[in-house]
Amino acid sequence: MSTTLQDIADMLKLSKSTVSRALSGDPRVAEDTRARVASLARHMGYTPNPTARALATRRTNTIGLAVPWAPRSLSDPFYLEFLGAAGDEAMRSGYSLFLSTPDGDGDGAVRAHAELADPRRIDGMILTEPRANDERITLLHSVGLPFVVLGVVPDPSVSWISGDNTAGARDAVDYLIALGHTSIACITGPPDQTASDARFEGYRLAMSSAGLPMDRNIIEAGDFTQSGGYSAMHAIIGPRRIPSAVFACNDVMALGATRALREAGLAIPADVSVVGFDGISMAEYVDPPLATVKQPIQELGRMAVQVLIGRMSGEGGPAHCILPVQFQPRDSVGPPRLWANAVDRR
Amino acid sequence: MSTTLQDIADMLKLSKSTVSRALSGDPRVAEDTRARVASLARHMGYTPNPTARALATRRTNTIGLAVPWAPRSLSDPFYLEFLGAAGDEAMRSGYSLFLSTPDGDGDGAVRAHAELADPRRIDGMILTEPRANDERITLLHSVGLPFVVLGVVPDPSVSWISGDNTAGARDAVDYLIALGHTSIACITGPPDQTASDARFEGYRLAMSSAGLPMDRNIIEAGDFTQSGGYSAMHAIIGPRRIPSAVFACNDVMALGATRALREAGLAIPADVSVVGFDGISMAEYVDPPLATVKQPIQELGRMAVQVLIGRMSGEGGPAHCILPVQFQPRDSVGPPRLWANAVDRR
DNA sequence: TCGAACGATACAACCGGTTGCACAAATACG
DNA sequence: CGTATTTGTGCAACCGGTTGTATCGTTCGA
Repeated sequence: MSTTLQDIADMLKLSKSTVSRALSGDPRVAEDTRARVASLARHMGYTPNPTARALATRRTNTIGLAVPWAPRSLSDPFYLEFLGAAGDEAMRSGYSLFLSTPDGDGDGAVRAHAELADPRRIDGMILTEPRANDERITLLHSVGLPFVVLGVVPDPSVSWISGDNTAGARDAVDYLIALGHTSIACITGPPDQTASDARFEGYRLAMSSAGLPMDRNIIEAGDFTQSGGYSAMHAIIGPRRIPSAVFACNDVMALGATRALREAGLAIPADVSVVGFDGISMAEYVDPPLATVKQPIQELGRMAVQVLIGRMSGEGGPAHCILPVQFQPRDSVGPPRLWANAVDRR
Repeated sequence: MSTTLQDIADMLKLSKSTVSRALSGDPRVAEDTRARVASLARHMGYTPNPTARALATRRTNTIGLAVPWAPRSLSDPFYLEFLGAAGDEAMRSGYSLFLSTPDGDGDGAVRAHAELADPRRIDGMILTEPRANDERITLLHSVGLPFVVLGVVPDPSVSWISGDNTAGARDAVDYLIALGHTSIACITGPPDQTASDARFEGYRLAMSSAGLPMDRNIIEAGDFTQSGGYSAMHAIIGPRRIPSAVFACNDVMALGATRALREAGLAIPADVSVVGFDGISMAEYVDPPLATVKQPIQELGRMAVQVLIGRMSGEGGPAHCILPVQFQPRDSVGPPRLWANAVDRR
């Protein structure tokens, strides 16, 4: 058994309340007493029992992080990096990170969250992959648990944090357009996911500002997984026209799309340019290196924790943070084959 | 506030001890009473306070999972998949997963673990990336906290679980040899990491069984990261002979090596074949698809939790589990350029 | 019919902290 | 010098469960 307040109190012939106050820096205890307590506590290697403290204070010093288990997160390095940074920051701030990977997408997920979002278990929660009308958010609101969402949420009373999806996507597509591309495919994420929607919006803005038509034949929904990107790309180049460039709403889908293109005998970037989104470190190492919109993933993780801690302390209103992202051109993009043609058309 | 035992007791004019016993299925409470308690508990949506229970029972129902923060884990999808499966299995078994990402490699890591490995906080721990004489293991032993290691540990009193590193590596290298390769480079992990050592041993066995010499010039230590694989490959093909194949001790290093080879103007697999280890899902989507030794990553995660739960319940001795792995040939491997030559030499 | 055995429940201590309040001793004040 | 105030500490309740033991009323056997 580890040492307790009572142990220290006994040795110094004090009461445990005094010891507790001494250690917490209560001004009512004498300086001399505090010093003796502190010294003995150090010598005996005293650390407070987190459970007992949690029971008494009703604060667990634990943050819940909900990462959807299937199907995306399994394959997306984005989450690992986010999670690592969040865990690091949480620990630095004296919090534990309680990881939950609720199964399923619909009702199952909501039910799972109902169990997890227990104020007796965690002080606050980080929610990922918000959907358009996310019942999990309603749930968290009704439970009264502080939370932060990774991704934009329309409800102004909700704190959220996100990379600048629309601007990033727009920059990427603008770049393609500047190179002369006019037929640019888009592989989106699941339709009701806000990150996907915002990135698609960036694509739409870039296209329309350039006066380019939106061609439904080369816009296809993926699911943020490699295989989803692969299938979507296949669907596009199957019966339809082959675009000269593809913007995928995340990196792993871009990799899936790349594979589909290769299998169709198309060279990258000679025949088709490919751009992703996220900036996972892997993107730099594939062939050809994948152009992508770099998100400050670790900063997102750290900031999510910081914002959450702010919310938990009850200070101020909800925070809405959009972190800048940066388009990173790499060898997966190049000018379209019919360069002269495209220039003429402008 | 949520409902407590006392609330239920008051409504039914019982004592909270009786309510507690009724809910825990103690045979001493009357069937009728049990039914009334159960019904009311359901109606009031009672769930026990995990903290209070933890304090009373001295079991937190929480498992700690230590994933080293830097530099590897950040970029290796292997860990995400492992972690997801472990989390899922833990939740299924009624445990929470407490994620810790201790900083640093040496003393820092040990000190960090000393804080984390607190029996008052977690019931058991999953340790990853064991080293040859890992002080963290000594520490866990001395604290008396049940734990399971992901990776082989020589100490027979330690429970561990691992993919069959040596056999997997050997299969992969055997395959290369069967294709006619004789000059096979190896990029290892950090020298004292058991997984790396075991994979290198598989390489060694395959080479020596085939009567091939071990050429120190084409054996280089990496650090299990992409950039490590990249640098190691550069170091090999710099002033030295260019091998006809490379076995990298994990997938992300294989990707880094691939990039270095490309930059040197070498084609894969025409000039150099590349094989990785782990079987991350990304490997299938790069160009060319990366041959790799597939580990049952999710099963490793699930089993780590199961074995740990077994250890925590105190039943039986330490478990040592080696899960089979499978070499998966893909387009990143092919026969060596000088095929006829190699055949002659056999 | 009486004491023993038994079944069902209540009481109370305990886990290890936090915290409101009481109380004693020391100091201030008039 | 007596009273009011400050200062430092202890007592005890509380957080919400678990669990050893006491107590109650009933039923049983002799």
